[in-house]
Amino acid sequence: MLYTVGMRRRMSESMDTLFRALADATRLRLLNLIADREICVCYFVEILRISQPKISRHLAYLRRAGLIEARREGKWMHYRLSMPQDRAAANILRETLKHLRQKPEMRKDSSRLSSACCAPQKYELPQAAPQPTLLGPHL
Amino acid sequence: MLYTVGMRRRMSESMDTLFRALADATRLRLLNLIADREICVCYFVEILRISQPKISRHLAYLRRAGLIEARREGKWMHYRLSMPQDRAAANILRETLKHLRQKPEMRKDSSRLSSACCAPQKYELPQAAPQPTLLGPHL
DNA sequence: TGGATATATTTGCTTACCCGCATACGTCTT
DNA sequence: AAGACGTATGCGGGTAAGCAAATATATCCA
Repeated sequence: MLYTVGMRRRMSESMDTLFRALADATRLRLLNLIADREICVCYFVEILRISQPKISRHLAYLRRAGLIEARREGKWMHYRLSMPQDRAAANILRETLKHLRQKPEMRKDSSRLSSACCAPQKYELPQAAPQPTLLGPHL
Repeated sequence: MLYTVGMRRRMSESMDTLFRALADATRLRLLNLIADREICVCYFVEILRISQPKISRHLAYLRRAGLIEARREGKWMHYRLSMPQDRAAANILRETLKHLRQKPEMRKDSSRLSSACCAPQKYELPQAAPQPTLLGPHL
């Protein structure tokens, strides 16, 4: 297989690309929530209490960085984690997610999400918002 | 011990501070070279073939982020790694350094440095530039 | 004291983000 | 076709950070 210039660039730049994607508190919160599930945008907005355009922007950023993927289903966009090809980047992302899970602020987000899944009435989610689906842990 | 607001902020922001510091190719090259030695600025300039002001600025950045420390000895400034207090940040930094060491570009830098230490005549180092001193590995 | 050397900082400019607000797009319903 | 709804993007403004070039600081030596 031939490598294009673009691919070589992407490969050797994978580390700083990864780190730039991780260098924002909002994106870390998003990654923590998305870590082991497929979930749609409306949950992020309600759980993190952050404006929809802002959520959308950061999701787009993460997507460009190759850390997440999206799937459309009717009106809903479902996002899920996408492990980088680069082994080093993948390991660092896993390590990061592991540490995030231990941080109190992140645990708070996570349990708010659990709560919203069990008792959606208590949250301002769209009616018929599709439940997040758990995926195998990316560890 | 009481935590001040500032400290709590610093603690919970330690992750994105770390990531911002790592989100630059030049700084990653510097960290790779500095990983297990104390070394002075002139080596960075000659080994990486990057301008002295640029090297200095990135070292200052890493210092502000708490990833390196400096020591003056006459005209020479010696830099060495400084593991972050935050456990998560420290682990991620260690993991990063481990992976950097495997990247071809980084290995190239490292071997250029070894070569410069063995055969300084072949490089444009200041006369009497102090040899880098190896420290225990930070793994 | 004055010059040479190693390193740091200022200056001026450019690009990359971050944000809020408004608006556009895509899909479903009626 | 027309809303309604979930999501994405354009715009304008602010701040951080990148760079090169020039200059300042600190130390040593003569």
